[in-house]
Amino acid sequence: MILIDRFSPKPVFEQLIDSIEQQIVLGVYPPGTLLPSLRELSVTLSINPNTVQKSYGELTRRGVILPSVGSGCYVAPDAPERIRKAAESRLPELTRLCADMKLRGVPEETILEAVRAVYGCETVTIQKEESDHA
Amino acid sequence: MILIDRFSPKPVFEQLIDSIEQQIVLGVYPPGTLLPSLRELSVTLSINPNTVQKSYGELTRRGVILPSVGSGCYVAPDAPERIRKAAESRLPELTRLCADMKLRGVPEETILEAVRAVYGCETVTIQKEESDHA
Amino acid sequence: MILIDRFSPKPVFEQLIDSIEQQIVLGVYPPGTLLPSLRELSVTLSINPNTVQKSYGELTRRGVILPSVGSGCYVAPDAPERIRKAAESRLPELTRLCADMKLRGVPEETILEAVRAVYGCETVTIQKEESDHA
Amino acid sequence: MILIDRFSPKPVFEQLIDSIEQQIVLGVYPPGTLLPSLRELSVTLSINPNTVQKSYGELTRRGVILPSVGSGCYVAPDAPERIRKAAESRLPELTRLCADMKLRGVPEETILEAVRAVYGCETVTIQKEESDHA
DNA sequence: GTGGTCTAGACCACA
DNA sequence: GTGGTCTAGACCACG
Repeated sequence: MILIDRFSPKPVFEQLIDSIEQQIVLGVYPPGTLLPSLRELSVTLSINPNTVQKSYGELTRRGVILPSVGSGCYVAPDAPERIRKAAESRLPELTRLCADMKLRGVPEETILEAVRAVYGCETVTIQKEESDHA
Repeated sequence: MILIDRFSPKPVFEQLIDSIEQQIVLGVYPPGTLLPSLRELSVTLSINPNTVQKSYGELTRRGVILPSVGSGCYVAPDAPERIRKAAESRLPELTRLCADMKLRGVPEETILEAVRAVYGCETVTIQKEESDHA
Repeated sequence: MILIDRFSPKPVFEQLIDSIEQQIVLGVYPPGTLLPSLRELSVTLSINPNTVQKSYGELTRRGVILPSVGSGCYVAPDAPERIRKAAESRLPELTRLCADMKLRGVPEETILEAVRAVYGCETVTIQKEESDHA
Repeated sequence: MILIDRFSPKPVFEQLIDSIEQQIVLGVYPPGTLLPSLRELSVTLSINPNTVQKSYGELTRRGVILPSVGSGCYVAPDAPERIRKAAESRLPELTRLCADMKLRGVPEETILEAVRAVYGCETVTIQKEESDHA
């Protein structure tokens, strides 16, 4: 299920990108899956079709999804790998946040601890690989 | 020293807030200090007085500085604590970001390394990293 | 209906905040309502868009309205409660004022009468009393 | 003892007026008393002499104090009465505050209760009249 | 179209 | 001189 918060500081089109990538990584949309159509998504999420188009366009540019004229978009075979690379490009975002906290006197260990806590707890990481031991 | 990067994606008024809070945390502007006046800052930084006013207004709202019409703005007695606490309250933000990256397959060490890099380098370098020149 | 008195000693942006919060409390703008856009309000009230923005910004900070770039500002679900609580937190202000007047020999009944006058008359009359035309 | 808060939203010269009137009403400065000189007050309170002058000027205008060229200002014989009248002229201030609270949904009884509480408790109301039963 | 930021220049009361 | 408010007009990314 995809949820959009129109009042989030994060733009809707970015939220949609994140959500779709998340569904792919979680295995809900495994490679080869046909994604919902523009109109379907815009209706179910109550957002502007142009916004969905913007998200699909960016996902296409990243090679995460493959548009097929007339029949929608499909999840690329190497989507998980491309998603990981895209995620690493978000490091500057994290760097900026940490810099903000550092200059305000937050100790390094506080942040490292928070990061380790995230990676420490085994959350729902049902990778596609885990379920394709065929 | 306060520096503004006009090409940073971060709004000027936020950069100014960051700089002033950093000077306070570093002890360059200890509690009780009289800050530069709106007009003085606007001239030395070559930005509009209204922009400085916006920053000062936000700092006032946060209880970091105390304005006194006719005599100037002073650093609040408990400014450093307020700044640090406000920064620590942003930890969930960082946690969410890390969770997103973990889910997408970014290894823990990549993130820890980025954090250490932020804390390892000197302030001037941080200033550079804050600006993407996107 | 929102009215601005250019000759009131109260700043325009505060008058606008008052008016909007009142409309929310009165139920004219129930939670979820889409507020007039910045430009629309600035035109109908003949005030500068920046001034409206300042009011909207403050209401956003108070959690009374939720802005969504590209679609407008909406009244928050818990707006009425937030507004009332914020107002009640100003009681000490009133207490101090009354203590001052008591100390100077102003009889209790004079004050009670003034309060009853405020609550006795209709909203329109309150609008008039708010402006001193000093 | 007179205390000035330079960070109060209330202007310093008004605080000084209030404080002096309070000292008079409390009997610390009974009618006929020679008030501290401009310079003395400006030094002990660490405020600008012009500000003290402004306060003294307003008190003179109200007839609360009587300037005597070359020898300072004296508390007027009918000072308490004039102070009471001046206090009543502050009713619009109270009216505005109540109007603000009313339009935000604060019930009338909440305010009346607060007022009665102020007048109910017997605070330090050592009127001059009480100590001149000579 | 929307909210948000920035500049330029003006005016006010206060110290 | 100070902080604070307001106007006018411009630009940006988002929907």
